[in-house]
Amino acid sequence: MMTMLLRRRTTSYFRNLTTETTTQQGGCDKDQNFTQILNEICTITRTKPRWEKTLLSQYPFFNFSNPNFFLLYHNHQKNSFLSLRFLHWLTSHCGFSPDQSSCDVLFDALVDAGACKAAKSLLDYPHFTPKNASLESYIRCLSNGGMVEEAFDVFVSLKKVGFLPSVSTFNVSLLACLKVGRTDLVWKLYEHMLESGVLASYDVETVGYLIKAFCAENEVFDGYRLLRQVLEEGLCPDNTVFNSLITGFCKEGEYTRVSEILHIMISMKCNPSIYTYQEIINGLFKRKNAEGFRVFNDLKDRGYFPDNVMYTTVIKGLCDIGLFGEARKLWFEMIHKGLVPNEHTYNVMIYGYCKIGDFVEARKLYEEMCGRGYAESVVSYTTMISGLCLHGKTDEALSLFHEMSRKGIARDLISYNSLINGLCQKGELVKATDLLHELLAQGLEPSVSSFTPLIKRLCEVGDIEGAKRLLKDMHDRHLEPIATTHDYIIIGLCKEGNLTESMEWLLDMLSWKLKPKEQTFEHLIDSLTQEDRLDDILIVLDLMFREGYRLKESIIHSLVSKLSKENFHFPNLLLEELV
DNA sequence: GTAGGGTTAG
Repeated sequence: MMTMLLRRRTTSYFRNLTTETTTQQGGCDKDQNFTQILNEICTITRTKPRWEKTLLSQYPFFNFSNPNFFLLYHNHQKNSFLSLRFLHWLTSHCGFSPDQSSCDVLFDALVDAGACKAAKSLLDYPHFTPKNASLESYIRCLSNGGMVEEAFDVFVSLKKVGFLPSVSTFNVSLLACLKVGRTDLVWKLYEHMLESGVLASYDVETVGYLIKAFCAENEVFDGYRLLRQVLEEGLCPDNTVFNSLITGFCKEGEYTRVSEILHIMISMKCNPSIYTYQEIINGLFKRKNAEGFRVFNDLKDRGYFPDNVMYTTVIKGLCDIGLFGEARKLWFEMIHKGLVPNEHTYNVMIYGYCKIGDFVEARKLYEEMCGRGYAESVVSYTTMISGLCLHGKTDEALSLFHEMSRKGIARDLISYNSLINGLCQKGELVKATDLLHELLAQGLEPSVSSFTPLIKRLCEVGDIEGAKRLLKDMHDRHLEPIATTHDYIIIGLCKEGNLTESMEWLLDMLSWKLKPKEQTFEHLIDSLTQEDRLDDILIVLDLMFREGYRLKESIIHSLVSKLSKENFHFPNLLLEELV
């Protein structure tokens, strides 16, 4: 019954549209004929990839440009993307100009489908002015699609016509701006909110986004101040807002603030999640002390059940700070609690065993891991390779490296870099250089760490020219050497007796705002002393003091005896330093 | 959304 009614409704539209077609077709029933054509056109546009070429030739007398026909097509097709494509075709081939209602319907359908770019293309139609409510939905659509700049522009144009979107629409956009890192737009939008008067009082969601924007801009304390303000109003932001503040304060090493926030959370019954603690423990372990371990134990005492991820993080942290025994205890503890180690957990534990040089146990764990069905990977291999290198076992590391290619495990940049580093430390420069070439031949893009150990070693063995060649190679690849790489070159030049160039390099380094190591100054002063280059010594000493270094007593002695032998007049600056 | 391999120098 319903379908009958619908059909009747639809066919009544057709009556006006099909005169041309039906006169061509003679005695056919008009309505049926039109429905048939509509169906056929819909099918063709739905199924034929290049329907644009066939439509006009197949229906030469059909009146495509009637706006009602487009609406019928859209309703029948129920596919806003196809309708848009059809609309573009009608416009360019049939001189069709869509009316307001067609555009309205299609625009809303596209926005509902989340197709912000498609919806945007409709705005180019000259006579189309979307309804304000449609534009508000469009803002949400743009925001969800990450097109925050466009969304902002729509806010601005709505403001011009005096239409005020809801707080919730503003919030959707604020979140979107945060996600794409546009805190500048967060502030602009907020200003807009304030001016418009949309905020009758505090909106806790809005405030949460502002706090996150502060954190993203490393203005954590401002975020914290805002938090306190909103708490005084009796409102409490969600967990993620607290987490952002905690992450921010961890980054700044402000652990008293971190613990303040934790207390606030607990007092507001906004219980810190496992993620919150993860942030804290991670942050604490980066300080290379046992503070993170203490927080972890404290948590367990308070009845928290750490998950696999947290155990893995803490085990890794403990290995890093040299508390391997504690790491091992945790490994057994987690297994005892029924948590099954996964490849991440295995890997940190293997890393720990490698670090202390227990390769027998490392191997055992490795095999256990494989036995449990975890695939051997470039990560697990690299862990073992760098572990072996750490203990000078470069031959074994190399054989593992070859084993990888036999097993078809692709070697990546990090695996090459680990081995290059290990070989350089062992003094195996030729093999290390070969690896660099192999890395390049594989089509991998080298990183700073691919070059650093090689340059260091070349300087140590006195091949400054070779080191400079690699530096140039880095430069050509737009790779910025770390500061110490320059230290090696300067010391290398000293050892070569090339003191003038060494000093020049030192001056360059300072002009690049890089801090040379104390040792570098000492080497240079020592070499200059031996060559009796007193004026240069004074220059270098001055630079050294400016960097905040002081002279070691042994160097003072040799300097003083040298300078007095030369009957040298001590400048005040130097005297002050020496006394 | 969270966790695993290389990167200074000691």
